Amino acid sequence: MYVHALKIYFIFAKYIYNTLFVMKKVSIKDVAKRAGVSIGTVDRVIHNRGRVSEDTQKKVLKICREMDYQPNVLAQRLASDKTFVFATFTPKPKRDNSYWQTPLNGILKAADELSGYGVRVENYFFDQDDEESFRQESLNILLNKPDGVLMAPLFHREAGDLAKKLDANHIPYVFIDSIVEGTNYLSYFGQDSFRSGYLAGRLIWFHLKKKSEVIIINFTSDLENHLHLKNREKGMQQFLEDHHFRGKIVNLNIGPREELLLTHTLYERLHHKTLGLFVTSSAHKVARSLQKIGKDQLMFIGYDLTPDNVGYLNKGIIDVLLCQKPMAQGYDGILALFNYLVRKREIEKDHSMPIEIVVRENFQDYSDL
Amino acid sequence: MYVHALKIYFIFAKYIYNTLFVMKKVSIKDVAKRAGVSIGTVDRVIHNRGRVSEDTQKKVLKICREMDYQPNVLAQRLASDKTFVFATFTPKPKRDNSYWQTPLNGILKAADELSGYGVRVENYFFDQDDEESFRQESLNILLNKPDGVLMAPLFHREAGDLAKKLDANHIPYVFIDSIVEGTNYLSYFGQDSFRSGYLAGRLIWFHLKKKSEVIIINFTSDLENHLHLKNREKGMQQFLEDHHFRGKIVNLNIGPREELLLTHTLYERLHHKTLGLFVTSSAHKVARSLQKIGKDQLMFIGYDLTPDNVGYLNKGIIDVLLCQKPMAQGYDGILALFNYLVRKREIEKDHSMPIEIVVRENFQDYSDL
DNA sequence: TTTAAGGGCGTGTACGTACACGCAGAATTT
DNA sequence: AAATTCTGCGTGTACGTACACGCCCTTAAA
Repeated sequence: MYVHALKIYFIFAKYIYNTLFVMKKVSIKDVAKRAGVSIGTVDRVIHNRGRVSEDTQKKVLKICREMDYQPNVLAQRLASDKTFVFATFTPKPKRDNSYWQTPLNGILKAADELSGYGVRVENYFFDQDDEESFRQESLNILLNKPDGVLMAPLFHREAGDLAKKLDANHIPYVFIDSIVEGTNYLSYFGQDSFRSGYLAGRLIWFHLKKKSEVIIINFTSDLENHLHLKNREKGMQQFLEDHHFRGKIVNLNIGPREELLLTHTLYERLHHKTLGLFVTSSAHKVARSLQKIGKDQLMFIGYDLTPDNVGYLNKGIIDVLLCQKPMAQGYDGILALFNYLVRKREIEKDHSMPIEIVVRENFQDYSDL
Repeated sequence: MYVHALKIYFIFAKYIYNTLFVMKKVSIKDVAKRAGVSIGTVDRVIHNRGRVSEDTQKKVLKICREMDYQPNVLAQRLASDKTFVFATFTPKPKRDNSYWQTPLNGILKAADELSGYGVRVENYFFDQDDEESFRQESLNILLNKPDGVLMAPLFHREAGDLAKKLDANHIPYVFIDSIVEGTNYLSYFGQDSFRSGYLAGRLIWFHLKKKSEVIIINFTSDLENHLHLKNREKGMQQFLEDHHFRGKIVNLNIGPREELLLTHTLYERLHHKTLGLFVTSSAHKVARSLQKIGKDQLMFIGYDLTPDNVGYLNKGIIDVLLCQKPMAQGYDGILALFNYLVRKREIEKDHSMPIEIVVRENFQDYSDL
């Protein structure tokens, strides 16, 4: 009752004074005073550190609720000399495939922002062509006992093993890029591949005519992304089916060997009825070939704002690039750990990042995302 | 020299231990010790509160730089009982035009997040049809002497006056939505109307044929957005010109009176060659009419994710909505004030928000932006 | 010479929390 | 009955900063 009346009163007061009214935050001291105990006792109750009689405990908790006590994060971080350590585990960015530089940039940005709040971020890397390197570094991470982990679980089996060990150590972990099913992850920030393919369908649909042809290209050598790529393709096909596309859909699966003949293959396949081209990864490779052949009525949709891709977007070879905020995946992932561990906030579990549609006229907006 | 060596050492140490090495933050106390003075003196130097000899001042500053002293925000906020007060000044959201609810949501979100850091946000509103209400509330804002202001300067003259008075009181202010030229604003978060129109051109271009027709609709009653709307139209026209569009461009300026006859007008104007429709505001009104007439080969591009618009996007009447993150405008604006005033960080001046391309397949991603 | 007015500086307390310590009294063991 | 352990609690200090206060010493004014 009392609480309720109090809250109503505050709201009313706020209203009258146009939110000018200052609601002084209740501190642990206020709670102690009203409960007739010392600060230390309240602290013990709040942290469940025992050595408090049941009666007192109940009374203190009740008063905490009544007064709507909210711990002061600043003072908490200041008082506890504990530095929170977050480990990140992502593929080492390569020069020729700098995709993974972007999530890393987001991670570094978050690390910088949180450095003032007693948080340190340690970056661990693995080689995306080498599962053994994943296993190796997993051990290092566990040895250093971080308070939380953010990882891109490209190798699902190995990542699952790591997840289990983290669970055993009660270390929460966040996934970016993709999810390992059956794990007890804290939160996920990543892409919804099927939906992005479906969306690509919508875009290509603007351009298609009833009796035209669409080519879908899959690089089958891109094994670690295999599921993503397959789902993108499926999404596109589903859209065309849902919208009763009567033209032709050509699926090209390009293996490592076929890659050398890409220009030739394209040259043979393209004709005047080909109005759509959808490439589920490494669009720049296709763009390079296409540049030689020439491109006229074709609408070309690819993925990710890598420098190569953006170059071809600018030249008008690629028309649309889809991306799911790789930088934000890293940034938001770290912030989720912070909010959960440090600020003790609840975290939503699944975050499929917005699917960004990027054309030549707005790519600058995303150049640092 | 010393510093340099120290830094290198740290970097080296970090490298060796895989960033495990803990760099203890230097505090005011460390600086004091090394300078051979007391904490109080260092504090006076840092805050320019005088009563320090010139020699000491120089020495302390030098050592601050050498040791790379960074004040601890937590301790700062904790120690100073000062509550920072930010005022926001935006149009009161109406039921039939809830656009302004969105930036407000961003503001409220930021306010919530910062409430733990000794920041309070007061929301002031004006009636977007009534310049007098802007003037009135301006006075209230000034009376309450906030530490910083965020405003949407729909009435440029009145906003300019307010800006001048804020300057006189040394209160920094952030603009969202649009800029009042000639003012000394801290930062701007908003749209680039011309560029968004140009981008709309690109999208419609995917669909156009050489000899088709594009209709551009402007609601001239939307006075407070007049400049935005005009620039959007210009952007579209520029794109079509740059790409040698040979079809026809029809400009319809709909005043308050013509609005009643909208369905009729559209019915007369639309024919089988009309492939593009670009509406610079209030797309839902056009969509309502279009729904009655029926829509076939038409590509319809509008602005902003208002519930009305989204409804028509879902029905397939509107094909694309462009928006420039109204929620982020509010959120980022408040955070800019925080970073500038509380964390004393440098702020970038102009932030034209990313232009988001929203279709039926990704509108959920933006429903809370 | 005495008094006043400053300049230049150190000290102390406060902010809200965490946690070690220690002190009673009760409960248990010897 | 004495010694030990345990329970329940209060006290004190630390975290890094802000700021009021006051002390000493110089310089100027009376």
